[in-house]
Amino acid sequence: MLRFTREELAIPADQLAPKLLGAVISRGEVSLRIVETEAYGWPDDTACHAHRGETPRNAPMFGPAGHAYVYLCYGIHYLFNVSCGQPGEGTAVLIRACEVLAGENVVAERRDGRRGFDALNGPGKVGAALGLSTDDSGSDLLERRGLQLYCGNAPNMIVCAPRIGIDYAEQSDRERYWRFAEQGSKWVSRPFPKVLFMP
DNA sequence: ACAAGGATCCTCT
DNA sequence: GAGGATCCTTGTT
Repeated sequence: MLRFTREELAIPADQLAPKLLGAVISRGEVSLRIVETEAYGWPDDTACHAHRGETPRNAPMFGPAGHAYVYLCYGIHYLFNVSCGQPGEGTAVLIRACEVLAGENVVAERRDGRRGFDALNGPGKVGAALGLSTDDSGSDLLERRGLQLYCGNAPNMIVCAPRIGIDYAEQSDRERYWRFAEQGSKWVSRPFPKVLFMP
């Protein structure tokens, strides 16, 4: 399978997020096709964990593109991001939902026996299916071991909507249409309003 | 050393 | 549709 180059990923999050739809994240036997993403931008996005500056937790977002930023959410869920932009820019794309390409039995074990449409339709579920922890934060997704990112077949039509769960952000940031998915996908974390994204 | 809060998920109604 | 689980990270004292 084809891989991304570092340069292809070193672009603003709102440009990379739709491009990652259809891409493949894999680790061990498990391969997942990305079907829903959100952009977290730099420098003026108050929804982004990096907007107050670099900390040990969010450091992977400030490094070179193509690294994992994994953090613990609500004390329970590990959420997976792909770092992007140029070094020094704290920005990343959150992977919100996937469909299973390979390793369904492993995924089902990690997801309490769940298979099919409700196995991976949420960012915490994706982290669980990949068996992620904060130890994986900072790992290079372009290396040929561990977590790996591959190119995939892009969707025909893309829908976009406001991001989920960012009530703490300023209204202008809450209104950004930075959540992306393949139009009509049944694998998304929540329904999309009927707004088309024009590439 | 402490308090606050969170890019969610699941269960129940 | 609502609420609880659960614990780390962060900023402040």
